[in-house]
Amino acid sequence: MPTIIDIAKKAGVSFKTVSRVLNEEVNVRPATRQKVLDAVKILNYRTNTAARNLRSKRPKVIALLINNPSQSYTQSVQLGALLGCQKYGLFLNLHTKYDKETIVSLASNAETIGFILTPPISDNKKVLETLSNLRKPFVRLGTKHPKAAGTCICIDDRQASYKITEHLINLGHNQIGFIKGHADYETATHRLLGYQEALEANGLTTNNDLIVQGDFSYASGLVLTEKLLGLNEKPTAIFASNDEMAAGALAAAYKKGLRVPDSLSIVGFDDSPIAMAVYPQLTTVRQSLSDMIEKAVEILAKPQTDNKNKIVILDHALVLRDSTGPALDT
Amino acid sequence: MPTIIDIAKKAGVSFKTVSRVLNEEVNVRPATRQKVLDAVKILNYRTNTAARNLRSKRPKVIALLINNPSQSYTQSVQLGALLGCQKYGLFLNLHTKYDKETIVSLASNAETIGFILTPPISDNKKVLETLSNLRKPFVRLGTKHPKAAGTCICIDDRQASYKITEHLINLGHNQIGFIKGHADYETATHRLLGYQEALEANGLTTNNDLIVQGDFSYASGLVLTEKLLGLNEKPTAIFASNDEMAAGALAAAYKKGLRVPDSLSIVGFDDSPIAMAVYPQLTTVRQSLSDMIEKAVEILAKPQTDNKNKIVILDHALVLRDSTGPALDT
DNA sequence: AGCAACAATGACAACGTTGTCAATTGCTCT
DNA sequence: AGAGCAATTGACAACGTTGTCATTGTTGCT
Repeated sequence: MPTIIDIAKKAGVSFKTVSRVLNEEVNVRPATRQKVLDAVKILNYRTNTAARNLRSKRPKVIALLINNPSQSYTQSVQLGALLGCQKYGLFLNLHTKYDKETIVSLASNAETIGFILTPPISDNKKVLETLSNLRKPFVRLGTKHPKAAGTCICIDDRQASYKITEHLINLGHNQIGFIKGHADYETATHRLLGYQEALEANGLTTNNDLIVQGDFSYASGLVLTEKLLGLNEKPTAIFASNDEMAAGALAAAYKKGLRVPDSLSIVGFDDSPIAMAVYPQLTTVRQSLSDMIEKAVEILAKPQTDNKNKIVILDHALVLRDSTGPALDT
Repeated sequence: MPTIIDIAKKAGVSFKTVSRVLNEEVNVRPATRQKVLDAVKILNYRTNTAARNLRSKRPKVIALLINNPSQSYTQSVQLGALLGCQKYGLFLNLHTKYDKETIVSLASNAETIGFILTPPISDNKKVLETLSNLRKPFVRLGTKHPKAAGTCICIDDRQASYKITEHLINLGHNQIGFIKGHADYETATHRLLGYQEALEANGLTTNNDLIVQGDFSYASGLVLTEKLLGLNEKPTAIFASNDEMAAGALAAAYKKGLRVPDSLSIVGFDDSPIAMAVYPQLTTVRQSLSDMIEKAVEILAKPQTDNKNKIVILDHALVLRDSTGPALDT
């Protein structure tokens, strides 16, 4: 493994200058910087995080605030955070409490770099207010928030929702039920918007009876799908705002004796582990929670880049599996 | 944060001796060791892994072999592994391939401490044979294996299975269907055994029609429960060998118009995230995959303790939720 | 008691990086 | 051109631990 001393020799500078370049410090001549970066590339240098952590007095702890009822969500998030921390030699401090006292005490810890907030905490106004009065940076996960400070990482929920709705429309569905997510989650609103825009763009009328209020739980998916299937003008497809509700919708379909996707198409959102666990496997939107959190860690780990009030939009993808099919001719 | 130098002063020895005690090296007088350990406790010393990793030339990478179709299983395992690695300042090398070439190449990497095998790889005879011919230690996850070398970490599957079966019996069930796990998994066998023993111990006869072969998937749970519910002598309760199949069983119950737990009780195994996602939430057996893997990392991280061919049995717990209830009087 | 052999302990360098401060370079202005 | 100043670069210590090797203590033997 090459060290900064090897790089220094190759670039013809002192190893301290190499250190400066790697840490993106100011006052390095562009030409010097370039020489160093070239050497780094040629020798395939990787920072030794052990040495850095030993010597450096920088804070090393990331506070992750998460309070989500879904275990699988929590796990994905934690996994991504740990992956990021391993990469940058940081430590993770997981917290499920998010009262003012907790946050202030975390922020006043000199070891804390900053915070990562996950939904629904990332949309909590009190928390955002508390944090913006403190000196520590924070990164929010979820949808962009006009008023909120801090960097935000998200996918384009509206567009993703639009696309998956259009997928159903293209299969011939024109009565598409929509199960909203929990009202505390900003993403839920964006997903509804995408659905409505897709209907409109394709000349379908929005029928408010087909839009019901869920809470991201399996149970709500189950109950609300039963309600939707009890309507006079039954939907031939159901768009649940997350995979757990879609799994619940699937159960409701079984209960009514409907075959999926033959008699009812169902789509979810997230591509969480449950999407592949159920039968038939769910058509859904993949967003990589792990990647989002890893990105969040990266942003906090590199303090010099200007992150304040930035919005990072990551990719999503439609995942077509077995829970969607052509609409029945009626 | 105290350092080994502080400890040394307190204990009246050189800091090198402290290092020796902390690393469980030989040739330290018991009295000296004790003085050091006391000082460690008093000052609440924690090893600085950065300094250790910087200076030490010991290997730092744990190779985790995992190839399980269940995403939620994979996530839990990875999470536990990363948690353990963070604790001991190690790096994780995740692998889904487990052919001889891959394993040999990992083992010949000087940075590799050893392997952690997860089911079904941990029960794969070829892999075990390959590994026992190599010099690297390995820890197996899953059930104990009479012939296999290496340390093994598991819960007492047989006893856990016995207890949850008895729970059903105590609720008045005497026709209990059993969905076996995938045949490649040794744990599956143990769970069947516990079920059979519980029936026998409670004076119930084993009815082979009630025992069906699943594969740990939701789909198999769904199909096989439909089959069980189609029998002349229908079961009033179903024991699925994992939570995903139990979720499938739940779907089958819905399909038949049965209410859970009123007309059919269902239990799972693992307490995976899906157990709390479905409705009603599953009665199941909690085994902490994360803890098991963390333990495995610990065993590899502390090379001096003699781990060869040891069996570590961790706790499990019955988790009573809403998918079980008294048997109907018939 | 004296000596060898080995057990137990200590002294000190080294790991690869960042922090501190000093030295050098380049630029602006007279 | 030279002074003055800021920008840039370099020299070297320091972080807390483990590795190497030297030194001291202890035991068993003659």
